[in-house]
Amino acid sequence: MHSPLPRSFFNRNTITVARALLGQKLIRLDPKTNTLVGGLIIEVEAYLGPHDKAAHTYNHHRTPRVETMWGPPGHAYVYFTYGMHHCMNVTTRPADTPQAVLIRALAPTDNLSLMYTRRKKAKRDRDLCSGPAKLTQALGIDLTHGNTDLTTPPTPYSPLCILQIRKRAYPSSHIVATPRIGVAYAEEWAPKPLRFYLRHSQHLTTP
DNA sequence: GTGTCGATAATCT
DNA sequence: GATTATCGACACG
Repeated sequence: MHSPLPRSFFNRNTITVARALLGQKLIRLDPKTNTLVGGLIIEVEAYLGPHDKAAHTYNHHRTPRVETMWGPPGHAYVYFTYGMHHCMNVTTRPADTPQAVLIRALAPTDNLSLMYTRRKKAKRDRDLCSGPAKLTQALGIDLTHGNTDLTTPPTPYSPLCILQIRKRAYPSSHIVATPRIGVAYAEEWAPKPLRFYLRHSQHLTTP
């Protein structure tokens, strides 16, 4: 049916990748039930590397936590923050060009019942994946998934994957660009329009 | 619907 | 010891 997006998809300009990810599907193979969980990517943010004051690799920052961002494209960069949340990015561009796209929201499509068991507080479908830490919780993604190759079909040892749903990116008229969320500290980089979402989606971080 | 605030621990200084 | 690419609870109306 659908195939994983190839490495070449991710080895491009990060803004191009961010926009082209909208409408593609992030899935995880759940080890306990051996079923797929996931949804369509509807909101993302681009992080542009050593010059981007909001990026974890700003000023060529390179520590064990961000090592994945320095590696090859098409891998999952997962980080832990605020003492309780995980967020997932997709690496872009070649090794040593440490850029990535943060996945901020999904329109859940596969295995909503499993998502509800993981997201105890969720009352309705739009509570499941409408935020970067909500979707990792819904899919059961944590630090053990760091550096997973996203270009291979899901297996127990590489359970994350992004499937190609669309051949081409949505036309610009379908995509809204705004400043990124939660990066007010980033000075002149804070207002840059590097957050992208699908217009009219019902599953965004803030409606 | 909007706004404020506290939780909580990996990571780095 | 400080910081954090967030969330949910609660207040308000």
